[in-house]
Amino acid sequence: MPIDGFDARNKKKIHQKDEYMKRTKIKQALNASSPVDEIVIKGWVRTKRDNKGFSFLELNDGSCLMNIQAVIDHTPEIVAALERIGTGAAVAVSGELVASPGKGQQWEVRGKTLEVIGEADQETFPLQKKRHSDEFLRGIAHLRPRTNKYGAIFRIRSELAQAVHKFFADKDFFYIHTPIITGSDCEGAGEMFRVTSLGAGSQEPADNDFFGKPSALTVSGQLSIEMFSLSLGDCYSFGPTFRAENSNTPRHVAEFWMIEPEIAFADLADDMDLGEEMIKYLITHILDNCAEDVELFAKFVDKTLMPTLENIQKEPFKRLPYTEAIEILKKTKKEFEYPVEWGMDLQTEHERFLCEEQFKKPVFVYDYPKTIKPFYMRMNDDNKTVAAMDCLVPRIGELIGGSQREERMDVLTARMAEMNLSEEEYWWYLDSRRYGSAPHAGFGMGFERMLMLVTGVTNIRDVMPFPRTPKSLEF
RNA sequence: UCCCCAGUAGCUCAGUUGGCAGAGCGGGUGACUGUUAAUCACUAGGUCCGCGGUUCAAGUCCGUGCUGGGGAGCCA
Repeated sequence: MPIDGFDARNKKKIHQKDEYMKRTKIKQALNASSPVDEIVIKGWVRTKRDNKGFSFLELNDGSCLMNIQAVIDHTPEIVAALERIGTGAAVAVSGELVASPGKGQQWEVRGKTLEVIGEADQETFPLQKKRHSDEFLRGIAHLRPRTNKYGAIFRIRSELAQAVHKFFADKDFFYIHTPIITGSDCEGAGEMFRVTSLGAGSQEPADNDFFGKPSALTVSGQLSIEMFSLSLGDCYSFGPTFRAENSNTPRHVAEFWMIEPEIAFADLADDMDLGEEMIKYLITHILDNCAEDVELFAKFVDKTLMPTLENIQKEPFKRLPYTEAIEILKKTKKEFEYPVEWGMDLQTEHERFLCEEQFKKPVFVYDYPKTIKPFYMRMNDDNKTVAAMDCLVPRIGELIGGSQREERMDVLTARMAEMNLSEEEYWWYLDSRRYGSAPHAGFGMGFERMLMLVTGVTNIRDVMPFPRTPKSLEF
């Protein structure tokens, strides 16, 4: 049977090859070095311009930002097809690729045949040949990737994800798939979405639920990745993360992707080195590999994008102990809504002042008071601060949050006791400190926030295919 | 969750002191032999977010709900 199945597939493939010419992606066609006698382009019509005797079609297939122009002479068949075609229709054009006599493009397709693959009713198709507001496009998230801007965002998003893996692979990190469903009730990074297989409104105890205990969607893979860092060495996880916080800001969503490296035999300085190197690498990679798409954002979305990115690329990041940050904030003439004093968490206005006005570049603030940080961060010798760090970036705010982890069993359990956490719940986490414990550190980077930084897009909902936010789950 | 702002044609928005619902773009029809968000002419298109109230009269004023945006908190 498996042999038959293989043969059947193989035959079908050959059959298809005989019958249809394979389509050429527009990106490839536009990069041609010489004319092509026979070419098939399949894509969506961006605009149709009719003249007496012939028409222009601009086609986009998503492979790149640019459209390809097809010129088609009118025949009765072509006119019949053209009448069914408007902005948004899916079509196939076959013909030859020739140097364009018109201005504005190097190549164009001189079309011989035109096939309507899918019509788009002009009365109801919502995308028009003009600029739409981001707010409007959020309401048609299923169609917005057909626009220039959103096509560019999602091509860059794909490339950025690949770059993350390449960065770590080149450094011999291992990619670990940490679980999405978790039983740790107290990962401590925010409100969690409950997972259950019991019926809606069920009063049954968690003992009767699928896992026999309460379960939820992960808010962080950190505790899991630590176990692998203390086994395979340098590791990272990169996957979806869920927060049930009722946050309504342009920087928060309920479902997002987080990159969480964890490095073994490493301290907080190593952790900051890694974060800085990674941010610089990702920016360089996108500038090198998505130049055309990035240019769109530099032109139309954020005029300061290129200088901002170049500045991040070449300037060493500022590293600032929390205590010094407080002194700077106290000394400055600028007035803040929230009064500044040692022991408080930095407010958005303080973070923005530090990276946008004081230093004008990314800033690592580190060694925060222990009272505002979770139990697993390593206690410093002053017994007042922990080895935590946040990387603050102009316009985005917190792009990275991380720490050196507390590897000393006695200090860790003392901290847990202080914070009323049960050792039993964390038995497996504590085992890593009980057996062969070693210094290690890591951080979480918001993938979408990185994407916002690279594109200049100011709302996180616009860099996600289908964003999940409070009261919004249409798509 | 709190504070502020907005909701009028498919889209972007104007609408004066409460007095007949408007523009540009898009759509449709026609013209044009190389266009570039083509151009030109003509044309259709409205639950003024929902509910309640004030008033002779409400898109406009008041109350309330919903949705969206900005800011804050939480954080990535």
